[in-house]
Amino acid sequence: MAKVLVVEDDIDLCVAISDSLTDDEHHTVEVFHDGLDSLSAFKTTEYDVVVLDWDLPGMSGIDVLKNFRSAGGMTPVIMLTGKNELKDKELGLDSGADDYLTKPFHLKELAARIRSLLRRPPVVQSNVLKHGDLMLDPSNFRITRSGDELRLSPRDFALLEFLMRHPTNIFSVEALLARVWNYDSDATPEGLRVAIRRIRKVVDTSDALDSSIIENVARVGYRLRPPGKTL
Amino acid sequence: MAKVLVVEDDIDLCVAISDSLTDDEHHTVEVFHDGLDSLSAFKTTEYDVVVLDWDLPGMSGIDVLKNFRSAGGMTPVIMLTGKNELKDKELGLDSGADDYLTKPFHLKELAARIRSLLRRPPVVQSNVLKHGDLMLDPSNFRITRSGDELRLSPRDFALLEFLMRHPTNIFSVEALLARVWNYDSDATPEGLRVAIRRIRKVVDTSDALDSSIIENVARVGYRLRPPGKTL
DNA sequence: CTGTCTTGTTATAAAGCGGTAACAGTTTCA
DNA sequence: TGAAACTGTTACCGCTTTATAACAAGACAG
Repeated sequence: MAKVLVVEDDIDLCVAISDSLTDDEHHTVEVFHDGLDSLSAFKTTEYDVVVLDWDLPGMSGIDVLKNFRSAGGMTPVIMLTGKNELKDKELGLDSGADDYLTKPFHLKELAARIRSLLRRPPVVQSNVLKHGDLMLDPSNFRITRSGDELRLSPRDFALLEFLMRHPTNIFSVEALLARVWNYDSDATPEGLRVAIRRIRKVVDTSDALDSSIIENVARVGYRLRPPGKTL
Repeated sequence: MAKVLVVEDDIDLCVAISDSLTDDEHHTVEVFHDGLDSLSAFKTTEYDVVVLDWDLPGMSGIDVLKNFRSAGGMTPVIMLTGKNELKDKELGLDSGADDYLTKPFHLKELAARIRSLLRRPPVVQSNVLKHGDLMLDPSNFRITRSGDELRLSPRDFALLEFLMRHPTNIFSVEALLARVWNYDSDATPEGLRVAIRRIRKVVDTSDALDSSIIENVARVGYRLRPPGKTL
């Protein structure tokens, strides 16, 4: 039950693969026949596995793969090819393919190799922001302090995230409204103050303002208080 | 420059592999000729990659592998065998092998496949996805909690499986529709909500939303709730 | 063809985000 | 000193999102 991209110019083989993966393995299959076409799908859509033919019109599979990998793509890829020569296999694997299947092959073997790749846990390259014992994971919308999760609403989260991305800078109210509220016309300083209030309520361990995670610099703006520092 | 275990009873082949990996690839190679002997080394020593022959005296490679995997071993394993039949390949891969190489093979191809395995992040080899006391077996379409089977329809199953494959990530409604539903279908957020509702009805032990297996973050999306955590 | 299972729609209720308004305390500076 | 601006806090509410139940249209097997 995974989302699979198949890039293969042989229509008959395409249909066979697609049917096998759909009916027997219950995967969702998307098909391209042209290397160049596939590259955009490759980059815009998240697949769980990609089955990529070596010989393709438009752009060769190996170039598609190289291009994708150099752009940071991490999706597991199985190369599919008629070439059985050593150099090709090496080249394929070294170009970032995760597996390699030589034509002709059994559909069941392809299915088994896909299962094998699906077992790999997804690579989570989390760029977690840390501030003292506080950890904020922007992509997973998670804030934790020593394992315990704290909850903030999206806007409050965005505000705290912004401050944590620029831990030393001081931002005026206008700057914060502009950058966190994204130039929303009806963003007001009151809204910001209330948002800060909510963040403090959740994140602060003490209710003393002068040890709050968000520090106010009189008449200048707000910034993150350096960890462990009380005014 | 990795630590490689080679288990192979053909002495000549052993030497060839060992020399190739040592001289050309600069790996550290350790060799066993007996399945039973290798199992202890397997379990006591941390290797980066294991090259494991299928036919071995003492204990067959496949049994060594199964034993190792069921004990929680995660080291990448390349199975080596003369058998070229489909059933064997499936069995090998489904028993937890990460790759499969048929004799005769080029030493350079083995080296390339080892390089490929070394590139990928540590693997957890298991067909079943676990989440707390819940186990989901994608290939057998089964969900169980402490032995008792739970029943979900295919689509609901696919949704839960997807979430369990990405247990930490949060997904927007659109992302889930794109990845679990056929993207060209006219899937609607309502359908997704109802599917989630059905999953919760079956899987949750309590009907309190804040301890449901599927957690909603308002205006952000859905994710799996870490086991044993209530908001 | 008929009952069952799947999968979605619709209607309605509930929850919670995100903000406004009001006001109190504090600082700045003429 | 006193007004004005700045900041913190609370209460409250409109609106979007989410939950839930009831129901209906297909799909599918017997």
